[in-house]
Amino acid sequence: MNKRHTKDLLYEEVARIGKAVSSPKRLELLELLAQGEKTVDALAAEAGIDIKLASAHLKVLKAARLVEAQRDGRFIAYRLSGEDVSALWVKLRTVAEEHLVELKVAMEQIFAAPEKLDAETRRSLMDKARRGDVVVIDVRPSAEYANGHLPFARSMPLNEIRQRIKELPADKDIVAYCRGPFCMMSAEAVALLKEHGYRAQKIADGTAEWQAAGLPLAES
Amino acid sequence: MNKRHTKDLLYEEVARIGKAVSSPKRLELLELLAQGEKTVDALAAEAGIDIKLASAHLKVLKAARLVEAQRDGRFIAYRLSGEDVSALWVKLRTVAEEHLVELKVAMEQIFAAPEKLDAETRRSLMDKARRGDVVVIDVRPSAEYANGHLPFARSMPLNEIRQRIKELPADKDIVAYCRGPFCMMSAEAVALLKEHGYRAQKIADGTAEWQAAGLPLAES
DNA sequence: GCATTATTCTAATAATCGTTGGAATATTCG
DNA sequence: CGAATATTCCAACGATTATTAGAATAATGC
Repeated sequence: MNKRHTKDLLYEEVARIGKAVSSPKRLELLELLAQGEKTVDALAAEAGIDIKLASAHLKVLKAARLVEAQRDGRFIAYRLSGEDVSALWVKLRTVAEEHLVELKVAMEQIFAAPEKLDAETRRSLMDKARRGDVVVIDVRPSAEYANGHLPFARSMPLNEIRQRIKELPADKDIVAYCRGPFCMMSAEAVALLKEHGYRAQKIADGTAEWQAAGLPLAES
Repeated sequence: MNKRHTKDLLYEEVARIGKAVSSPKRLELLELLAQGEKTVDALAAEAGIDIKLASAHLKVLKAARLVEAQRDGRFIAYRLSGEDVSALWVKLRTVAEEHLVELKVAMEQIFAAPEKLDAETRRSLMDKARRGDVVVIDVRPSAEYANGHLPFARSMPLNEIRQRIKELPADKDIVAYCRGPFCMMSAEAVALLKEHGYRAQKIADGTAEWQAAGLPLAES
């Protein structure tokens, strides 16, 4: 019946989510999981941390119900427990980009040109891709592409580009994307393509950003 | 040039926002500030904590650039540093409501009927309010109403309802709202109105939820 | 059933955080 | 200028948290 006490309980529950997203490593894990289901092993490797530590962080995320685990034979696969979780990650990152000058500066130094998209740009990119005026390539590992990708995008994983570069039309603009604004794969892909004489550019969006903007993904 | 290191920096910056929202008290302060500018003093009183503690928490929020402070004579007023901050609060709370069973249960116990609104319901409520079929009342303190409120809503602060109850039409449905789903003022208002024979109900939305749903607020 | 591999659990340490009390600062009012 | 008020700074305590190492669990393949 104590009003103060019940209120405290409510905010404490929400703070469980806040605590879960208060660690850089956990945020990185969330972003990786936004690309699709992954094993502890794969997550630890990609995040550059010990498996034990990854497991501990995943446990925290699981306690906050942001991720779910499922045993699949010898491995345990983790996945986000809903689309809203990846939307939360996008929101957090967007607020950080908007308000933290340090982050803005860091990103400008790393990625020469910021390639933020607005609703209009996203739509027109899709139109051009549909008509075949540009070729949109998804440079993430193919399993992530299979889990969901931008409409009209074709899979061209970063580590296969060198071998498969001939598959790309030399007379069209190429637009590369990867896991999101923090991911460096699309920038590397663009550099590689330009070296070979292609007209290429990257966009900051990954599938999570695309979806958070209310646009549909394609599967298979 | 070390890829791992630069990535760590980026996630660390976002985690600054995460850390800022990892404390229940800070979340409560954010929700209060979403209702408009307030002094340390007022914030501490409403959140039920010591002024010193409130000041310390505000300092953390300020370091994360989620709030701004401005001296106004003898007082220092704090406010959110952008609309996206209150949208972040709404998103965090929404994810918590969606995934944390404990929170769902707690809210069902406190607020008998959940009054979640969808886009359709919000629109139709506005239509009815515009036509005068229902009377929407904002039961927050009048300063918060002045800072922004639902369109067609009139101000009727909880602690003035008893005196001013005659101002309300007895033959129309009354819809009360307050600061959001965690706020108990609208529930109290409804109880009071029903006691006096009015047909009244509450909605969970506050201005932050309304705005986060992409709908406009009214000012003055 | 035994060795192997993937993952989690336990324990321990150092670092960080929330909270409180007391002193210090800044502004207004007389 | 001096008193009063609002707010912050500083120091200190106990409570969490991140991280690492080592032991334990669970499923697989021979």
